[in-house]
Amino acid sequence: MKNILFEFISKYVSLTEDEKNAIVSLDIFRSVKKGTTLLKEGQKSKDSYFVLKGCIRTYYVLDSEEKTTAFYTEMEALTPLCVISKTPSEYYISCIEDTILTVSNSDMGVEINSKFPKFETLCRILSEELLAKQQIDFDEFKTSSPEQRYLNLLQKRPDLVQRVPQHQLASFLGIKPQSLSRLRARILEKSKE
Amino acid sequence: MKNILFEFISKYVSLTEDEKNAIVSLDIFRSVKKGTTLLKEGQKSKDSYFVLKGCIRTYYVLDSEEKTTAFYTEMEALTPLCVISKTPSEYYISCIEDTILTVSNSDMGVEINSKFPKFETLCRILSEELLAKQQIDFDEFKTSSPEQRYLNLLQKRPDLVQRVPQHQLASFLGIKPQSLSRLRARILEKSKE
DNA sequence: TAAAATCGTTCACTTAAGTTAAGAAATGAA
DNA sequence: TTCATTTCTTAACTTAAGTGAACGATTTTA
Repeated sequence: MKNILFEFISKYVSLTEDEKNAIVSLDIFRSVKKGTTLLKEGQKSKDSYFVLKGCIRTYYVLDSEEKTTAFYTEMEALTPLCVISKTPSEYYISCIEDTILTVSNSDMGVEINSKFPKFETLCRILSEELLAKQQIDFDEFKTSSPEQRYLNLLQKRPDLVQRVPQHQLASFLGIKPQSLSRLRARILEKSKE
Repeated sequence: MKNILFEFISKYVSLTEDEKNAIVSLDIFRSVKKGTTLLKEGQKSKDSYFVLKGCIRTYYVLDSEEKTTAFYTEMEALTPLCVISKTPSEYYISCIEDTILTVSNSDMGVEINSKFPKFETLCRILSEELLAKQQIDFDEFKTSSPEQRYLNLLQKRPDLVQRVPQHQLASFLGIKPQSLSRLRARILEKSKE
C-alpha cells in the first residue's frame, strides 16, 4: 500500500530512504468504508487526499439535488477548494467504494516542506499538471454535447462507467439519469445499423 | 501603464524599487491592435500574458467552427496550456479589442526567479488562485443551464456581455448564436410579466 | 463610396434534454 | 429472507437548443 504511493511519487521526484521513512512516520494512510463522507458542506478542513485504491466523489447539493462534479480513483489527488480558499466547503466529498487513501493536512505540508524542499517541487509540479488537466477537461466539456461527453468518457475512463452509479454519472455529464439512459439506448441503436 | 501592473502585484507581494526596475528593464509591455492573433493552433510558445487594458480570447477551431473557451480582460493573467505542457497549441489566442498587455517568457521567469525569490511566491499564489477560480467556474458551468449561465454572467462580468460579440459570447456559454438571441428574448419576455 | 462580408435577430422545423410517472431490478436493513 | 428503499429504464409529453434560411444592420475592404 505504501508502495503504490512511492511508485506514484517516483514519477515526479526521487526519494531517499530517509525521506520515505519521514512520510511513513506521518501516519497518513487511512482505510475508509463505502458511503463514508469525508467532507460536508459548511465544514472547514485542511485535508488533502490521495486515492490509493477505491473511488471518491465530490458533489454539491443544490435545490436538494446532488450535482456530482468529479470522481477520483487510483493515483489521483484531490485538494478541496475550501483548503485553498480557507472558507467553509460548498460541497461534499464521499466514498463510493471501500477506499484506501492518504490524508495530508496542509500544516503538515509546511512542516515537511521545510525538512525536504523536494516536496515543494513535487507540489508545484502536481499543481501545474492538475491545472492543465482541469483546463483541458473544462474545454472538452464546453465544446461537446452530452452524447459526445459520454463517448469521450467511455474512451478515457471506461472504468468509471462501470464502477459508478448511473445517476451520479449522469449528473457528472451535466444531464438527468433518464437522459443518460435514453442517450445510451440511442447509441446502441445507432451501432446496430 | 506600468502602474497598473505594480498595483496588481502589490496585492500579493510588496516590491522594492530595485525589483520594479528589474521588471521594467525586461521590456515586457506590448500594445496590440484589435484582431491580432497572439497564438495559433499548432504553434509552440513560452509566452504568458497579463492584460492591462483591452480583451483577448482563447478559442478552438473544431469542424471549421470557432469554440470560444475564455475571455481575459483588465488585470487577468493567461498562461496558455501549451506553455505548461510544452506541446504545440491546440487553440488560438487573439485580441478582440486594442489591447495593452505584458508578455513574459517562461525562460525569463527562471532568470528573474533566481534573482528575486519573491516572484516564485507570486507565481505560486497566482497559480493556486487560478486553479481555485477555474474549479469554481467549471462547477458552475456543469451545474447550470445555458439560461442560468447567461444570467450568472450578467451578474459577474456584465462588461463582457457589452464588449464581446454575441456569437463569441454564445460559444462561450456553450450554445449557438441563435439560441442566445432567443434566450435573451425569453428573459425579456419574462421580466415584462 | 460602393460592394462584399459579417453579424444579430427572427422564423419554422428538427432533435434532444427536462419532467412526470410507472414498473422492474438491485440493494440494503430488519 | 423479506420488506422497504433506491436505482435504472422506458414512455409520453413539454421545453429548449440545434439547424437552415431569410433579412436588415453593421463593418470591412477594394
